[in-house]
Amino acid sequence: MPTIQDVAKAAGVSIATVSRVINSPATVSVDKVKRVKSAIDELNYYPNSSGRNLRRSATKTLLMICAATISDVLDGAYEAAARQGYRIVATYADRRQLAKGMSYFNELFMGNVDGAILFSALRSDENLAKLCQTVPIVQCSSFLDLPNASSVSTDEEAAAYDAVTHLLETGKRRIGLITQENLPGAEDSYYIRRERGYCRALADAGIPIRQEMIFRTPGGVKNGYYAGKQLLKDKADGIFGVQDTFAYGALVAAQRMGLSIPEQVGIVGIDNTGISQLSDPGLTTVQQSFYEMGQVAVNMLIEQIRGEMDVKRNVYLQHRLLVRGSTVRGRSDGEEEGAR
Amino acid sequence: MPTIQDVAKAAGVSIATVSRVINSPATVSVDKVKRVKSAIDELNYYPNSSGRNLRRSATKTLLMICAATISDVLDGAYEAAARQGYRIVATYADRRQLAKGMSYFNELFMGNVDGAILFSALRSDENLAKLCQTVPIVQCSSFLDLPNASSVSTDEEAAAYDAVTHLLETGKRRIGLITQENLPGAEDSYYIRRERGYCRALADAGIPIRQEMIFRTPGGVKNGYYAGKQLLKDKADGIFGVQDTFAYGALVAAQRMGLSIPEQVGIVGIDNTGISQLSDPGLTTVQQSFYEMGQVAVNMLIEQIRGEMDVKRNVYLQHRLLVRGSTVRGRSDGEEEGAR
DNA sequence: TTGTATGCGTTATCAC
DNA sequence: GTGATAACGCATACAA
Repeated sequence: MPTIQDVAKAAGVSIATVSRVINSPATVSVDKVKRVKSAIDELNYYPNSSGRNLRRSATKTLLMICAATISDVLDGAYEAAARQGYRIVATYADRRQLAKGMSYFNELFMGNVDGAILFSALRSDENLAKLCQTVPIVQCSSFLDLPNASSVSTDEEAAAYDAVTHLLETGKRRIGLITQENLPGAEDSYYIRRERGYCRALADAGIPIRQEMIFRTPGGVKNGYYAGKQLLKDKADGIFGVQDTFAYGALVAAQRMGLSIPEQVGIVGIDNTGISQLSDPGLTTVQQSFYEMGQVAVNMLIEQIRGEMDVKRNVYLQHRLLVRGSTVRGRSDGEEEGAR
Repeated sequence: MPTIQDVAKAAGVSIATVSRVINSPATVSVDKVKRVKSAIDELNYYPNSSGRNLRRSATKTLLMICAATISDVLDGAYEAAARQGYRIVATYADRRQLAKGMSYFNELFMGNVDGAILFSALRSDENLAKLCQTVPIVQCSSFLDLPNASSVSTDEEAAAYDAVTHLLETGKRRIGLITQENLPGAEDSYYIRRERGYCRALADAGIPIRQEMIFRTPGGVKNGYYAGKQLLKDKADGIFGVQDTFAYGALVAAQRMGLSIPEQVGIVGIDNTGISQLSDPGLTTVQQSFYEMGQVAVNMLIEQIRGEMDVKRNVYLQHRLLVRGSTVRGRSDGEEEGAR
């Protein structure tokens, strides 16, 4: 790879001049600019990032550590980062690496990025607190409540609350829950918060929570199908699934049992995944603001890098209930129903 | 951020000793190792990547430039990279950036990564040829035939050929094609290669290609539905969709028209996406070896970085026809049927 | 406007 | 076994 030295020699100038042509061309005479530029072109030269970052002690790079594939969030993050002259690189961390206590980050990226966004990449971990002292961090989606780490996420409990309340408003009273069976080490996972929302909605409506109406199962459409079948046999007139896949499975179960949707049974999912738009009738669901989540996370992170953010913030973004035919007859296009 | 200087001072040794403790502890006396290690711990020190990379002129980092979300490929790439002590960072390039001729890569990552994998991230581009001279590149999925750039991909034409041949083998003769309408600037896209496979399979079976049996449409399940309806009105007894979404839409259309599947109409998709497993009956489809694609790409790239690869290679991975109920009665679990 | 010289943090070579 | 020190490629303060 050619270096700034090679360019300087080829153009017959000093390396300082080459550097100026790259970073502040206005301060260099026109003919030298031209000579240097053609030398750069000739040699196919590009500044070495390590050298530049070392000298600048900044990388203009943000790291996104993901525990899941999250293209909407990434899209938003890219957009916001590009606007401020930052770039984003993403990496995926599996549970073992996360369990190693974010040393993952330290060993690999220290000094190579200006800050990091952690997407659903957290387990309770004392090392994280330490990490937050040394490098700007924003938590995304799920997060731990640490003194130094901001977060941006959806209020999962409120989202589930709204979903179940919608079922109640359509007159349902025996509302079943299909939820993820417990995963070890996930004390505060999304599905637990969604479960809390379900319980609170019933409680606020004065309806007792029956354990036999709560079905815990591994993930997937098929398990949703079996769970739904069971709940419907138990005379459920409404079902809330903590994932769209669960709700979709339950919807198929209701149809095969010959029940009319939404009259005999109303069904609500959450996340507005592709599957919720496939069914007929469409699946009522809750949409999170993922694109915006990426944007906000990046903006908060850059603020923090610039030292403009004094205190930590925990931001909750709006969610939207999308009402479709699985709860209201005729509503098959997911018109907006409410935001929070 | 603490530096090696800080550690040296804290431990009362030279920076050289600190470096040795990090990189070759065996050459340092035990008590100094202990002192240095505790200083490192104390200060929460991690080597700065820019400094290290600059000095080593290597980063042990591979870049993956993606034009789409491709978690299986990424998973395979991560696994293979980790095994050889490399890490992977991913970035997403939209069409505009790609059109800028990979200057994207140069401006952002030169000297920050040892090589790059381009996933479906290519358009015809003379700059790519230039880039391949200066940095190791492996193309993935779709690729251009360049003198210096290897590739790993699926033989899309053969995959489509096998899919259509399977329909022929089940006795179908009026086989319709649902394909993507032309996107400007995509001369050699996957759907065009799949279309070629469709035509070749019919030709080899001595069946003339009828333009009215080829339906071009924008993407999405709904468009597949409309296309399928049209083809079925035209008495198609088989349908091949260049995406699973098309085939799924066609399957729903056939069901709503009261046609029996697979007796009256057989349907095949491609890619084995989640949607192909949702339908009832299951959708016969073709599965690509995406995980392996990531692995092979990484291994080839590292070979190239090490200078062990003398000539460029174009590798094609096996694909598999998964036969489900949409073409053979009773086969709803996608048993393997053939590989290539 | 231009060139010289310094230092960013690290590893490795060389003496001791 | 250990410590100075040079060098990696670059941006910039300073001198000219």
